[in-house]
Amino acid sequence: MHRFSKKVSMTVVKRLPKYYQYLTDLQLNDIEKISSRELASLMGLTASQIRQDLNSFGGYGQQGYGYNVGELREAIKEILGLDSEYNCIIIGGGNMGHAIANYERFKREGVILKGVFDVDPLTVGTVVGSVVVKHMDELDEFIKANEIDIAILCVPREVGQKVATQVTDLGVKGILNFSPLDLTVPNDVVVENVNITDSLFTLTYLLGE
Amino acid sequence: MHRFSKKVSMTVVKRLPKYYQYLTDLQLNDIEKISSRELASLMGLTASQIRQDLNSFGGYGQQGYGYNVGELREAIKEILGLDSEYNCIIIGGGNMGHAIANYERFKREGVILKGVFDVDPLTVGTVVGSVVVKHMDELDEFIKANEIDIAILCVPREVGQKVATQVTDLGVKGILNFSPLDLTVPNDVVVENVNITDSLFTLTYLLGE
DNA sequence: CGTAATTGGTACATATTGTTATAATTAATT
DNA sequence: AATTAATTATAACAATATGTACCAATTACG
Repeated sequence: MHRFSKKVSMTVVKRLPKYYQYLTDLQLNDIEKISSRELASLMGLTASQIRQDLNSFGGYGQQGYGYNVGELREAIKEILGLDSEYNCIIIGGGNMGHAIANYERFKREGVILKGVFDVDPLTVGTVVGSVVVKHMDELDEFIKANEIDIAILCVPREVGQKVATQVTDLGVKGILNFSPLDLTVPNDVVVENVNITDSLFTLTYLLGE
Repeated sequence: MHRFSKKVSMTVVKRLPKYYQYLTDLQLNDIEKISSRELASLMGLTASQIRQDLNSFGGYGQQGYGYNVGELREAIKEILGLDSEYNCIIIGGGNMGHAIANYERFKREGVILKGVFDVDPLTVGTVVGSVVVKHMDELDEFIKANEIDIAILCVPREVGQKVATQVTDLGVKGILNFSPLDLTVPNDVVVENVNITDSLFTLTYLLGE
């Protein structure tokens, strides 16, 4: 759990995964140190903003030197909660569920796929990612038995809210929501939406500008 | 092309697809009129903000009456550019490409899937969505011949920039980017990113708060 | 030890959002 | 037809949030 003196705004939080990505790349290229100015040029931000962003979590840089890539990456990894492991399930074994299940990156960062669920008899029993798809009837039992932290929703709009309510009732505290609707969940549950339709429409808007 | 007196901020633009979604739902439920107060309660915004948002594009409401759902929906549809049609291609016929290709919503809103491309010999020739997957070797010819407006990138990180450059060189002006990297494109090209890894990391961050 | 580089933090500027108030307009009621 | 209630459009303002500029303090390094 975080204990930062300053409260951090959502816009800053949304930049953290980007920092993490760039720092990971730098480390892979054996770059040991980087200045805010260099990182800014790389990421298309201002050096000032980067220093401000990073400093809201703590003084990871060294004056006159810059930032140690490895240390900063580890720090951000921890801030993002990626030093812990998470058990996750995918609900909806269609193409989108399939796609997510095969994201190697998830496992590499400690998000472990424990199960995939669907209602379609043709899908149940097939292998998706590393697991065999189970029927939704088994969901309640499974979540209780496996301490699931995150549910990834890839279900049709019509059943999205129902499924969200079901999993949060069972104690799931995080939802990555690919279903194109706004979910209503308890206060202690966090939802991150990936709304592909909205993204497409934003694109068509921008095309007309 | 838009001709609005006021310039509209990106935060407002990002809300437009939401308005469109809610208005579409209202219309499906045969609701003919709605006040800013009612819509605000539905969407979790303030009435004032809704009036301000909508008014930045024109006076679609009627004093003493509210907004006509059908008219407002049509207006937003046009603002979003969804009164035109767009030819699109998907690059990368893996699970993600598959998932997008089967989104019925895209076609319904005038975004027509013209082709799917991949390099994998096992994927080329299979049917994805409504089309047969072609080899990337045919991409250049195809884009020229079919006036492609939008390219949907579902390729691995390593080749994302290369493909983006290729399609923009051929005149594609919009990219919906599912590949987890930041693309560099010409000024007149618009990119909308859907970064699933970033979304997951935002979720793990929020879980630790 | 001196110089150049660089952060941390503060102050400032800009953008966004929310609130309040009011005139204009419409619908509903009597 | 007149009155009342509802509601938007618009402006002004306040409160936040976000981004930028600056500079003292610190460090690296020759």
